[in-house]
Amino acid sequence: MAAIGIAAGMKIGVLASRSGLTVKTLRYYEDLGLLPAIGRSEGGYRLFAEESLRRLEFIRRLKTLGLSLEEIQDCLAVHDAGELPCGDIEIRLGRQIERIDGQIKELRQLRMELQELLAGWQSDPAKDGNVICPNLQV
Amino acid sequence: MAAIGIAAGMKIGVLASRSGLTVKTLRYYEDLGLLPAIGRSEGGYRLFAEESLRRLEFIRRLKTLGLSLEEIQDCLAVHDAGELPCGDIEIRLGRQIERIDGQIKELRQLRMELQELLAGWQSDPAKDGNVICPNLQV
DNA sequence: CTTGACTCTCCAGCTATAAAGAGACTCTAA
DNA sequence: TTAGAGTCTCTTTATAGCTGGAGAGTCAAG
Repeated sequence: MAAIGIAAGMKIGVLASRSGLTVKTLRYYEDLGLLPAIGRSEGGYRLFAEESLRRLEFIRRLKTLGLSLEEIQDCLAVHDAGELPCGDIEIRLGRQIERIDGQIKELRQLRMELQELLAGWQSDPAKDGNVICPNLQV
Repeated sequence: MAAIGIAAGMKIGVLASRSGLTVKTLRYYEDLGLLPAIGRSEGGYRLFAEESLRRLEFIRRLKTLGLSLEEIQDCLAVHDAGELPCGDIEIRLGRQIERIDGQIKELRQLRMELQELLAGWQSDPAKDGNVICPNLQV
């Protein structure tokens, strides 16, 4: 019985305002298993530890970097198993770069196709009865 | 009663195999109003005109170029009103290029952030009890 | 004791584009 | 006449990440 003033746990609204997320989102994360509560109050209210804030910061950061909640959960599982997740995260972020490169490549190809198409565009071509828009013919 | 052998309309399976789309997709398009049937057979089967093939080609092409079905429907509405949709389509494709540019820009920024982060990555840093992954600290 | 803020669970919906399946009906060829 | 292929409508599912509401229970202040 040493410390005085150690909170038994935050209620969800407090965690929401401290983290900047909505109550709904926090419940959603808890349902997914991303954000375990330390328990429930007598009345059934979720109680969260201070550590939840760091966890949410971690989630937010990886989400910003484009990882899915599922991937983030996998990272957290490594952490929760007591291991440093850094190596795991590094690999995932590397894959994320590859995904991004693939997307950029696709977008660039599409952009080029669009631009070439528009380069030869005739906004008012002769009406061809069979074709909806003659410019689109390949 | 001049012509002989003019088909009264294709059934959906024929249109599916000729267009390369699935029956499900064609029904979906018809429900959306993208692909009007010319009517129904006595037994209630959808009947499609030859023109449906051109319409589907048009849809397929604009979808490939990244327009949504809703935008495509707007283009088709212009066509169905008896006007040439080319000018309309040109504008939409121009906007599509802008959208793509925006996406590419976002992806490049994200890629840069990821790469900078990984450049200084330590896969096995000293364990900091408070932080899940020290590399992610901003 | 009351009031109002907070929280609970459960259910529905949103974006877009279909796919999957159930149960019934139709059509065609042998 | 019958088998089997095709088609019908209607409902549900999928993805991802939430958001909103209903109706009921909890809690702290006055």
